[in-house]
Amino acid sequence: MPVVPRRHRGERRPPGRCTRCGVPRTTVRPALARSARRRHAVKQATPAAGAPTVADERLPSRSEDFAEWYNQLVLRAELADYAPVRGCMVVRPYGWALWENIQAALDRRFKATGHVNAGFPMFIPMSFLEKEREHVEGFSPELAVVTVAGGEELQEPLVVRPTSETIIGHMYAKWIKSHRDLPVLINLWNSVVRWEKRTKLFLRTAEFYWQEGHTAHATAEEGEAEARQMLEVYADFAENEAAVPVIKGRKSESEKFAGAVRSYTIEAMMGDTRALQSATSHDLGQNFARAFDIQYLDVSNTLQYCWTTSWGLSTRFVGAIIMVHGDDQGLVLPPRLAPYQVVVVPIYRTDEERAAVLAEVERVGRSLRDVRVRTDLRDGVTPGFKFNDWEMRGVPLRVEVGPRDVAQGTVTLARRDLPGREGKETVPRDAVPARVPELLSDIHASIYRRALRFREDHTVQPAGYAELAEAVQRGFALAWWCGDGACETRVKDETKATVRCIPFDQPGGSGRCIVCGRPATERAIFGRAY
RNA sequence: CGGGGCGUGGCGCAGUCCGGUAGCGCGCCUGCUUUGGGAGCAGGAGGUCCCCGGUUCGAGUCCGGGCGCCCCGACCA
Repeated sequence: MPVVPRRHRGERRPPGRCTRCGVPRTTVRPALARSARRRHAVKQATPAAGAPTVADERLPSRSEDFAEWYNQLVLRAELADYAPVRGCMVVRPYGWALWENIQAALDRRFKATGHVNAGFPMFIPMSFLEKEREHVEGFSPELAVVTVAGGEELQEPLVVRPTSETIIGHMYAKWIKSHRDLPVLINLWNSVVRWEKRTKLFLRTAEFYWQEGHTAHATAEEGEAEARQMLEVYADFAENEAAVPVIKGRKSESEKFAGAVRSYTIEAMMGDTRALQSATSHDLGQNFARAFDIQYLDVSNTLQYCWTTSWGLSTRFVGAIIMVHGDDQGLVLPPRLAPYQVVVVPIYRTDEERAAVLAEVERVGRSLRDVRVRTDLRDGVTPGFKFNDWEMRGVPLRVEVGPRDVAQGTVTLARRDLPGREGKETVPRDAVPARVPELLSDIHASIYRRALRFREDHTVQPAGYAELAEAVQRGFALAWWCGDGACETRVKDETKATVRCIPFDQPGGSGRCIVCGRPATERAIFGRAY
């Protein structure tokens, strides 16, 4: 069923054409809004009691209003909804199914690299946060704190975890005594709370779901290797499961995690050319080990501080999938993560047709053993409605079975990434079990290529500062950077773009900083970010 | 935190200026006809008009106070 998009009262209308008179909407200044409405009423002759508002069947187009396109899509595809608590979201079953597939793909990889899962409490003593200076400074503005429990004022306030480094540190200090205890490789699947000022479904909510890996090692090299390894795991996941091309790199000092020695990131370009940090991995050095006394005796019986890491990927990644692949029809889900990879839509008029078609639909469903298939048997909505409905929800492949197909012993396949006729083909019924996996694989490759091409088409290597300032308004700029925070700040203040990362993949050589002209040895990606 | 806007059936809104039976569209329910790209007709259900107080014979509408939400700017996975 088409869900009427929820738009809050007073929220700015998306631009487009007026549903009453067809006049293009502009962003009407509040003071003018009322008189504009009156003008329409006059034109409309007799809008007795309120002019009708046509239900928005189509999304706002991405090019017209990307932010509104995103908001409505999340709601109408039933991925999530607004919770009654400010800034919080409810992840609906369809969105959660997508998240579960993300979890499964990552968890497999974590296990394969020797990690185990555990559960840690959501409450952390306030004093723990204060043990690492940078850490508390980074998080204190956005902490949710519990001061009363069981009807009594707590002697020490409890922080709702914004991340678990501190309580992990406390426990690791208890558990680790010897080099024989190392490494410790633990991952947590949980939710954390950061009281953000401005929130947006999936991208930035007060509470979000994620995984956080926490490891402890005997040497700096091992810790660093772990942080780098997990970044590779994320990149592999992003590209091979989600078909999201990413740039692997190091964060600048200012963008670094609070308490880390070095932070790594995978950055992806969204459909509006803005960057999204899609996962991060941190080499924490000995910062947390010193703050929490995580020490071990090495082979020569000397007490040493451990080297720790942490790394995470959150439900924000769902936002990345939406914004990288989605189009004006709705979601385009990567086949390997899609809750339903195939939707079967029966088409019939008469009862006899219905019986024959449903028998065939049943057979098709059974023939696709290792594919996640959903059969849409809803009565009372037309096939056309179902087509649009499942396109909104991003199902990669649609199987249409109608009387013509039954007569010919065929089915019609329609791929989500190629709209209209172009994506349709009719195949013999017996070819379906072989053809469907092929198509799913093709779709993955095709949406990956499209996203990569888009990023490349919107990435420039500016020759000078003016060109950089121009370039970051329309995408990424890859430019020499001296590494000085002052240069970074200037770019941010003047263009709103930040250093997204210093890519691992460097062209080599050396040059002059795009901002100050001093010698530079690395190039950085500049861009506007979410 | 600053600036702006808005609270009226599930959703989108009209009604507020000028107080007098609470309305429209969509959605929902039932029935019939439909169904290869967002179906049609008929009937029906559904509302403490954000909250509290005041003015008034009478408040969705006027006055005072509160709460909430959204959008735009400074901080963040």
